[in-house]
Amino acid sequence: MEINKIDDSPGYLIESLSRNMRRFSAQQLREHEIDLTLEQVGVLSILGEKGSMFQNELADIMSKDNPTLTRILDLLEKKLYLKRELSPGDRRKFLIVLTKEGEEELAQAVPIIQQIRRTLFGNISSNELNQLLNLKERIESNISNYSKDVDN
Amino acid sequence: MEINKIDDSPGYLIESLSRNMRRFSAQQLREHEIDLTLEQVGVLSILGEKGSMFQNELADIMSKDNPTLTRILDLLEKKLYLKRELSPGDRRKFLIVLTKEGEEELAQAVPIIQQIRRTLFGNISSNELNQLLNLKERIESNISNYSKDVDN
DNA sequence: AATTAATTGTTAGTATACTAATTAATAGTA
DNA sequence: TACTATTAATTAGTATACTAACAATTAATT
Repeated sequence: MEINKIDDSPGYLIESLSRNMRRFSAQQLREHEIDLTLEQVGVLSILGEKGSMFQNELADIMSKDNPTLTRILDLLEKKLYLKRELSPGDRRKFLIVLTKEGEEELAQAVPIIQQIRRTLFGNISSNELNQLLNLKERIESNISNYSKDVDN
Repeated sequence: MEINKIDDSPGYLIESLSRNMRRFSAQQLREHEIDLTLEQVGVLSILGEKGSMFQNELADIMSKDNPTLTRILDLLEKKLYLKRELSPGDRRKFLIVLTKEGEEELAQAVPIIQQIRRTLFGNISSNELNQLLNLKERIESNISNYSKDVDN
């Protein structure tokens, strides 16, 4: 197959890997009747560690922008898996609280997520994963250095 | 910063790297007044190599599903950067043809794309990129082997 | 030849990701 | 205090990615 000069780039490679993993993971969740998207699992599992968290902290940890997180939380709140509680100290903020129902749904999702991860990465060595992490950090510092250099 | 067990995974790592690169690339295109998304650049540049191509071939090369590609092509056709022509041999198919305007827009985008790629990957060795490609192929074969094993 | 399969592409609906604009509340400053 | 700036979150609008359902055409089978 002929390779295109523009599109055979590391960017497309990473993007398409990311999409393929997403598609597989979403299929697995669906086949196991977990009615959650990957992002929703992400939110619930982070909440599962701490029980509750401010919305802006959540956005930080997941590196989601505010509108995106707002909508993910809307859906999870509608499913009754979490509640937004006004923070008394700062009334701009919301405390996001995992409900009992959310905890139960999370408990069902966790083994599926672990199975997905074993399938995808079970034969990838921790050395390789460290190299991947290193690559990510270098690319991301290329981005931030560039932005600094042009005084943006 | 505390690390969450579920979300500090290779999947999230790759996904967030992919998103960060996308965001940077989209910003660069915008700052250089290129009125194209990354996907639109991808379509135009593939067409630029060959001049025209069947829609299903395009979907294959870009690994986009049909609805997604349909909508990307809709937008590019509305901008007059390409045309859909009925294939006389098989009337289910469309031949996607780059227009003169599309060629001109592509010519403006190419140097920006090359600059973006240099910024992101200029200091990444080809050895590292090969390792990344290898990692991608192994993860993707983990996916297809799994699907085979469960007779899906 | 007639029926069934598969292929190609579209439409509709939902979720995520982003920008831009807005609201509300808090912080900082003249 | 009053004015300005910043922060937190939402809303609106657009693009991509996916599923499901569909229409049209072609291929395969009986």
